Amino acid sequence: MVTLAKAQLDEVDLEILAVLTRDAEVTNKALARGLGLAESTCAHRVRSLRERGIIRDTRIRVDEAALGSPLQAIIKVRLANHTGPKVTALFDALAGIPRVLQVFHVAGVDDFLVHVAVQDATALRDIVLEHITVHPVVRGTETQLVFELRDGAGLLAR
Amino acid sequence: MVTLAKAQLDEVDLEILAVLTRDAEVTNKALARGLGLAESTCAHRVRSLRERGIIRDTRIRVDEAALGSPLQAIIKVRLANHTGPKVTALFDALAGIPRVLQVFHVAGVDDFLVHVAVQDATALRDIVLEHITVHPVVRGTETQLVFELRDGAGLLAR
DNA sequence: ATTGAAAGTGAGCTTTC
DNA sequence: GAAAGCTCACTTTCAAT
Repeated sequence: MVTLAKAQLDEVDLEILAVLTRDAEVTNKALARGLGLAESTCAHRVRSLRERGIIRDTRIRVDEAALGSPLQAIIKVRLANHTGPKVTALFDALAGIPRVLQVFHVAGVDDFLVHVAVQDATALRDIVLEHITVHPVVRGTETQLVFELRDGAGLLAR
Repeated sequence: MVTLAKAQLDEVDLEILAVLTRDAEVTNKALARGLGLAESTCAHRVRSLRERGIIRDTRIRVDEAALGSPLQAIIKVRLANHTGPKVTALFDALAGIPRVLQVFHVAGVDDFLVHVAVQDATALRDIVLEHITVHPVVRGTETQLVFELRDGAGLLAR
């Protein structure tokens, strides 16, 4: 990841990002019209944003519940010791567990926050017992059920 | 959101979702070829997945650092009391704060986990003090810096 | 740097097997 | 569910302001 170039974004760029962050399927034509730009100009700006790495990629978001995993949780993971290589190896292992959506490596009381979506409580327990606490470096875990998850206003809120 | 229809997904659907979850920009043609399907069949499948709500939407992912917010954190929020309406109102308020990426409403020691991306430590402090602890229902917060955030294997790992 | 116009490509639709 | 052909619209490229 060589994305050290200073942002250098103007108002138009920010507006483009704001739209695409909510819906990446808008056509270039519609995007241009919405922002009062020529289509060629708009397409050029978007391509530039991609080339500069401001836009990293675009992905679909799936309905976890419809996919059979209606139960979400955050599993806090605390380590016994914090020797570098072992921590990195655990990070990799956690991110590779099926049904894991995100893994936060954090500084503080906990070391990792593992966000999972599972079928039921049994599957949740299996992940904790079979995939997490099995690692010797893991001192303990604490699981919090997720009632609801919302998107925030984000970086582009005016 | 009326997405109660049982999933009813076969192997092909899952493979389509797996690809689009990593890169939603693949053309229908390339997707079809990659999975050994006719283009018409592939297009039909994808449309069906959208109509059924399995695919919720598609979004770009931006480089937060390039956008001037290189510092991420998780702010744990604990409440004094848990009366329904106030909790919901706070949820709305948290999700509406600029620079907030996600808000988890969880069951457990904490009530909310607020994921933010900010410019520096000062901006982080300002969010906590000016936007979170100002609410009377908030009993306390605890902030954890995010060293690194990784995508997990997800729901479609075989 | 933005614009307008022309050319290449993919998506969406219908029919057919 | 798969294949073929058709139309339309979009992206891209280029020359010009």
